[in-house]
Amino acid sequence: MSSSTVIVLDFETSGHSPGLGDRPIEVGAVRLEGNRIMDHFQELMNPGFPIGWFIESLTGISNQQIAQAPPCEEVMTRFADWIGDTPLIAHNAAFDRRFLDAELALIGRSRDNPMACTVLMARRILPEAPNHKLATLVHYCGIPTSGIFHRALADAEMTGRLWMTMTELLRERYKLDAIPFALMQHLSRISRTRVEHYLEKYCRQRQDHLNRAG
DNA sequence: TGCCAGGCCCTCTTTAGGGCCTT
Repeated sequence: MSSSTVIVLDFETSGHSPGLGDRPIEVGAVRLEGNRIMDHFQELMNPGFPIGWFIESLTGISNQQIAQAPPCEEVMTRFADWIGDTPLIAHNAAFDRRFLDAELALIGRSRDNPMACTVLMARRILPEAPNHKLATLVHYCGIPTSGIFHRALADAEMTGRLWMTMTELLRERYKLDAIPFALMQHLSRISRTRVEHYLEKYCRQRQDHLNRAG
């Protein structure tokens, strides 16, 4: 597996808050290596209670489908094995991180994977976009879609393509040979007003390093 | 038909309030 490998994940859930008892009903994820999707993961799961009409309507996932799905614990065990310690990405990662960590705790596991957020990145790299919802950004960037939204694998794949689009934009804008995950993660942590200055400094240091190596 | 939560981020800010984003 290459050092540029990342996993982009998305949960469909019964609501907004694991703290109020909400749980995942589907997880979808794609494994990116460089600028290619190399693998994927998608499973429905049974949270142990019926979901509300709004979630059924939003996702198209029915209570009948959920009732036939394996329990969250079983799916999350497979998912934890699948992601390993690969760096993770999600759209509004704070949301998916809460559910991931809550479900991992329930199966006696924990997460060390670093995690980056495409909402935070898009606010910095695409500040001129009409808004930073996933569907808007995908349309704004001209990313082709299946037309499916609010299903875990489809949203994870769109988020992955958005991530690749933004890294490619930065790579071309700053004439870099690569955009490491750690750089994107750092950019999402600093103030928006400092992003351009930081990238210019990063480019100068990178060029100095190459000059010394050459 | 989302109003539930939580983190980020802006501003008419920092002794705060409110919009955005996720389901």
